[in-house]
This record gives sequence, structure tokens and C-alpha cells, in this order.
Amino acid sequence: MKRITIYDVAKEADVSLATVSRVINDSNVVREDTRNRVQEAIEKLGYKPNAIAQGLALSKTTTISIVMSEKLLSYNAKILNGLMDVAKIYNYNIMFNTTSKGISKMQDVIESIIKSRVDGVILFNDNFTEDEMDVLNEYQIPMVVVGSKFEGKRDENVGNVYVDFEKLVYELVKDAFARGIDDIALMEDKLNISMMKQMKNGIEKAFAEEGKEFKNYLSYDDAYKTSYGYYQDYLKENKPHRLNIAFRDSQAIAMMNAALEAGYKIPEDLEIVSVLDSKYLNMMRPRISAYNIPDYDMGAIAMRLLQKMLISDSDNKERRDMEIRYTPIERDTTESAQ
Amino acid sequence: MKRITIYDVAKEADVSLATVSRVINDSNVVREDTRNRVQEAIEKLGYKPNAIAQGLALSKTTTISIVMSEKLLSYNAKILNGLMDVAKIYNYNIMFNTTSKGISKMQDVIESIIKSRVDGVILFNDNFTEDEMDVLNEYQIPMVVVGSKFEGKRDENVGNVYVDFEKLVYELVKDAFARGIDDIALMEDKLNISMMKQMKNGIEKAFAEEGKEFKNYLSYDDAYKTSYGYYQDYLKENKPHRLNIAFRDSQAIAMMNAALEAGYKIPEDLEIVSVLDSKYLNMMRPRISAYNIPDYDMGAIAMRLLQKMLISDSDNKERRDMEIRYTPIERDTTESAQ
DNA sequence: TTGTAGGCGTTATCAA
DNA sequence: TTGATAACGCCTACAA
Repeated sequence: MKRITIYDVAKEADVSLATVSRVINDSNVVREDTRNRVQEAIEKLGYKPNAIAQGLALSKTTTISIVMSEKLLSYNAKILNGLMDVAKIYNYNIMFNTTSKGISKMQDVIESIIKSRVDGVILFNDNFTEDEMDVLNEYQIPMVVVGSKFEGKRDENVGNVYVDFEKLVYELVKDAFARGIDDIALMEDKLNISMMKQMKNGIEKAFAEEGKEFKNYLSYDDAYKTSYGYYQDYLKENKPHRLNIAFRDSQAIAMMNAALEAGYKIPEDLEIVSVLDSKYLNMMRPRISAYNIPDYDMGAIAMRLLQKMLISDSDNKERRDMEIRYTPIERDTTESAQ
Repeated sequence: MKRITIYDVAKEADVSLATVSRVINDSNVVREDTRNRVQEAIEKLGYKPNAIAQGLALSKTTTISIVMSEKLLSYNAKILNGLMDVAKIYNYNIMFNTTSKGISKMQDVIESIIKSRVDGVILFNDNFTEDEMDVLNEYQIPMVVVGSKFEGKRDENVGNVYVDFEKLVYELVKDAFARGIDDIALMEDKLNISMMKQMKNGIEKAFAEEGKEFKNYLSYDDAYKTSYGYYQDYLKENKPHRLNIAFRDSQAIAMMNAALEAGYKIPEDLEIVSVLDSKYLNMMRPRISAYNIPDYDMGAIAMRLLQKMLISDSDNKERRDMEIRYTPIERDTTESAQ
């Protein structure tokens, strides 16, 4: 089946290809009747412009690349939804690049991004090092980092849409202090390195302000296949801390199950809060407290920001950093207002 | 910053662009020393071939499109992982197209797929109608439908990698019969229409073989925002059925919570099984039985199949249908061997 | 309002 | 082994 081109349409409508191109691109210098004639030809032949050729001619692909870690896919589904919906509005195509330990390092992803000449990039945090960022920066390709605060160096063509996890945890801990609780633990999450670091900073800052030192970072090695197994063992040798902070739902659930099975009462003996919320936390019994973070919006905002960066001819440097607010969701595993 | 092209490299290395093209494409008719010279020039200038131009010249983009429903994103994460990993191996770029009710109907997605001239398509089932399939077929673009059995008409350039949900449920029900149980209910899932239909068929077939009729399809309207709310209300007027089948984890969990809270015992009063497994089912107490379905493999196999279809010059028609096996996972919500 | 022709960055076919 | 040169399909001055 021969792919039909702009030439075929031109011949069919008995005009030049320039005219066809004009009607495709809504140039309004085309006379009504010839426009109609061309439209008919297009319909009749079922012609669809070749985006590749357009891309070449315009040096502009109208596609943006989204890169994120494979492991985090299911957690970032809502952000992705926000990104995709807005991308749809602006008619962007989406190239999807995942990074995973063995198979595709960030290096390969960058290579592929450059080669495909995407117009912009959405980068999930926790996916790259500063070096890699530098490489991307060299190519002057607009990007926005989404998820958490990006703290590396950056020039003007990188934006950031983020939740301030440091502040979130800082406030949570301060609040606990106010309630007379300072036996606080933070469980490690190996999938979200930079978030983890920020949260740790938040706690440490809160502790430091009280002249105390934060020591209960629950870090475990890979011998433990699950945080459940780890925390089960942990409880054999230790009593649980009063307030336990986890980043993701499954870790919070793991802690809860282990503690419950070890005979502890929640929230009387220990409180648990997951930073990230998920519908499953609400399905647990007791229901696990968390934070409401508008994931979908975060994605939508990120894509919108990128779009602005793409159209603005790099003159007006508006806000390229947008903080997303969070709100506590009190459920059954915490005792009072967070 | 001027994008550097093959011309720049040619000038730098003092050869013609044809030669540069040859070393890029590993054509082995290039003399060793000129090859080196070109390589150096490439390194020095940081040249990266423009995939768009290549695509135009070759009428081949080396990119495949993955289309799936936004809502199902988090559920399909593992399949996606399988797809992406294998795509990485073959150096395919991935265009990601999501469908969602209001914003992007399948129609738009098809439009975009055609325009971007992708080499192939991976289609998640439950995303399209037969008509839409026809449109895609017209363009002769190789695709594989992944997830469940595709039952529409199809020509030779569409493959199918699937789980036979009809058989799965058929066997499950037969097994229940063998255990003397025939009070069986199936809960509707509005996100997975075609899967639902297949499962219903499976049950009905099993019932028919016993000369019975299946009546307990738990279908609820949109007035209920959650299946939990629905089942809570359901239990106010009805006793639970003996064996309850749900498709996804959250529905199974919802049933369990509602039943437990209504004072029923599991699995003594009612059994629950979720067809799709998830880590959360194992975190529930009691742990909910399900089926192990090798999602990652299914994705990997699908992408591999598509790759085969892409390289085979449509002469050797190997197997284009591959059934993925499932295995029951007995946990605490069912009483005996399924 | 329409058509002509050059250019976008590669690959591939011929010659040399 | 290398170099011209014509595609690939479209866009856009510039002319007509």
C-alpha cells in the first residue's frame, strides 16, 4: 500500500503542493473553493500528513519526552495522567523513556532523547545525577523536573514543580514535639533517594532546633526482601517508636502489620503515617494517616509550565519553580491533629 | 546553539557526508583510518544523528506506540515494564498514547499514531471497538493486542498475547462445584469491560454444563462511587454469596472490608478471590487469594512478538497468538484448593 | 491567491 | 574505498 503524500493530494485537487500545505496548516490565504477542493481530496485519499517530514522541515517535533524510573511507574500513575491530559490539549506527542538499573541507564535515555529531537523533557526526580543533568543542559533542551525539589545546578531552561518534603516532615515533627512526642522514626525508602534525603533533612532540622539529635533512621540492607520482614525482625529486638514515618503506602502497611502482629496497639502504642497517600491506606483497618498531595495537578502544572517555556522565546523568564501544597489526612493511625 | 549535522562532521573530518553516514551505520566498506578520523570528528563535535531525518530517509522510525487507558495505568505498570525492557533491547523508541473518556478518544489516538508513522503498535485490550480496529487495520500497521483475548476480526498483522480469563473463571467455578459450592457471585468491574465479559462467559458456561443458570452478577450503577459503598449497602439487604469473585484487588478488598464489618467471617461465611493479584492483597488481613499472572513476561513477550512481526517480511506467518498461563495463589480468603 | 524552488538532515544508488 | 546526487515528505520565502 503506497503511502499517500501531499503530492497525491495536490494532483487530485489539481493544485500545487504548496496550496495543500496551506490548507493543512490553516493558512488563511487560501480561497474558499480551492480550500474545499483540497479538503475533499484529503478526505477521499485519506491523507494524513507525515509528522516526521513536518518535523524535519520545521526542526520541531511537537513531542516531549517523559523520563522516569520503571520501578516508580505505578506510584506515579496519577502524575502521568496529569501530564498526558495537558499534553493532549497542546497536541504534544509523548515519548516515554524509562530508566531501570540494568537495562537502561540514564546515559542511554539521554542519547535517545537527543537523537529524537524532542522539543522538551519532563524529568521525574530521583532519576539522574548532576552530571547527567549537565549533559542535558548542554543541549539546551527545555525541561521540567517534577516530584520533589531539584537542588542541583540548573540554568534557565529547567523548571521544577515539586512538593517540599523537607518542609512537610519538618512540620510533622514539630507538631509531634508540640504533642510531647519526640520518639520518632523514619523508615528508609530505597526507591526514592532524593525524597528520602529531603525528609531526613526536615527531621534533623526540627530536632536540631530543640537541641536534640535525630537517630532513628530505619535503614536496612538488601538482605531484607521486604520492609515487612525487616520491621518484624526489628520488633523482636526493639520496642516500636512512638511516631513512625514512612514514605510510601506499602511501607506504612508493612510496619502496621508487623506491629499489630507483635501485639502492639495502634495508635495507642505507636502512630504511623505514610507521606504519600494511596487508596489502599484507606482500605486498611485501621486506616492509615497520610498526606494529600494533588498528583494529577502536579503533572498538569508541570506540563503546562513546559509548554510555556517552549513557546516563550526565552525572553520572559517567569516563574520556573512551583511548589505544590500538601494537606494532612488524619485517619486512624495517628492520635491528634498533625 | 546551532545543531550540528552530518555536514559539519564531514567537513571536520575532511570527507564527504556519504562517508560519515557510512561510519554511523557501521558500513564496513570504510577504510580504518578514515573511519577513525570520522569517529574523532563525531566525538569532538558531539554529533548525534537526527533520528527524524533518518526516519524520513528510511521511511522507518524505529518507534512503536503503546496505547492504553489512563485509568489502567497503575494496574498495567508491570506489563509496561516488560514492554519497555524488551523495547530497549531492540532500540525502539516508545510513543505513549493514553485514552481517557473526555480528552482523548481512541479516534484521536489513531490519528496521532498514523501521523507519527510509528513502525508498530501495542494495544491494551479494553481500549477500542471493532470499528477503531478496522481503521488501524487499513493502515496495515503491525500491532499486538495485549492483556486479554482479542475477539474481533483481524488480519494477519495483528497478534495477541493474552490471559484466557474465560477459562480461568470457568475452572475456578468448576472447582467450586466440585467442593459443593454453587452460590457464586461475580462483581462487576467497569474499567475492564472485555475482561468482564469473558469472565462472565466462563461462569455461565460452567453453570450451563450443570444445567444451572448463573444469576449473581453484581452490577452497580454510577450512583455508587466505590464498590465498597455498594457492597456495604448490598449486605444490608442480602446475605453474602458463598464464593465471591472480583477482578481487581481493590474490589476484593472492598468486599472483604464490608463483609467483615457486617460481622461475617472469612472464609467461613464467604470466600473471596481476586483474579488479578497485587502486593496489597498479601498485606491484607486475612490475605486475599488471587491468581498469579506473569505480567512482566506478558509485556516482554508482546514486544518480542511485535518485533518479530516487524522484521519478518510478512511471509512466514508464525504464531501470532500466545496464551499466558496463570496459577492460583491460595491465601486466607478461600478454603481449599481452587 | 497560487505556484516554484530551495531547504530540513539522512540514506542509498551510482560513478569515479 | 570514496564522493555526487537524488530521494524521503513537508514548509516557506519569493515570484507570479
